[in-house]
Amino acid sequence: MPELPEVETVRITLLPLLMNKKIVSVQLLYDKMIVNNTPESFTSRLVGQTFRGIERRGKYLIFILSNLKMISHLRMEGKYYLKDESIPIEKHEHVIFTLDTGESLRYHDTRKFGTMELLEFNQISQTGFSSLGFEPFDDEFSWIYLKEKLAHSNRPIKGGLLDQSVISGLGNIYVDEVLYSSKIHPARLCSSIRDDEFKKIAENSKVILEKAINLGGASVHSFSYGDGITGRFQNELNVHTHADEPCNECGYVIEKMKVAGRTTYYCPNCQRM
DNA sequence: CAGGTCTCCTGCTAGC
DNA sequence: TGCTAGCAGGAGACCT
Repeated sequence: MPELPEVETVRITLLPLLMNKKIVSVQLLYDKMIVNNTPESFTSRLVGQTFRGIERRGKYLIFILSNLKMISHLRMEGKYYLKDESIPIEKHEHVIFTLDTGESLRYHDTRKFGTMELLEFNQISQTGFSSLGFEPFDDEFSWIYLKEKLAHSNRPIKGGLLDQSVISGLGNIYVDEVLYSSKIHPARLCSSIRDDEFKKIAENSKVILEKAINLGGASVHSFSYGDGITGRFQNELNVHTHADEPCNECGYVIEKMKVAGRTTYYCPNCQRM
């Protein structure tokens, strides 16, 4: 499942491949992934647009076009490939952007959970994109910001950190790793988190995401990159997917439990209630 | 408002 | 071997 580091890796990879290339036609093969627009309008407005940049906010990719922007969320398994337009369309390719170079940008998504939203430059998104909290790299982000957002919440801290309107970019993998590094049990209520613990969460979020970006993100479970790109951060994971293995810190066996509706990995010794 | 639960979708796995 | 039930999961809809 692509989280901030994986989406950033996609952005960096795709940018030089698409810059200044023009969309000459669009084939939409799965209508339900388009948000806040009809399929006909979505495809027709894109024709003639040129890629001028790609930005990222949290886990969202933002394709900057001539006079539109396209907000793309990969959810669990979304991938982009650049292929020669003559190559036959594969089973899970749902959107085909044919370019003026004879290539085509293909959006591939096995589970069809991804979304795309086309917006004017000054238009507000109808999705969670418009209510994203700061990401750990923002100047405005700090442990005090986190405390203000969470200290009065009775959710488990795991759920609080997964909430993109609180902190954007963390998903199931990285929340587990941040809480492990911060020595905080994932089921602890947000309201019980102390100042020194908020400090650790804020610091570790930044450090872990930075390290993951430098390693090209993590290729975990079903998510992998297209075009031969492989993330290496999965080798650095301490708890996520490591159930029944010894903790790197203390040797206790890593456990798995459901917290906030998500499969959660933690060390019962390092991360006490 | 806050928090919980269901839904979307498909491939994979456990169990018979 | 072949079948099915169950599971995974980000974000939005819906409910309490």
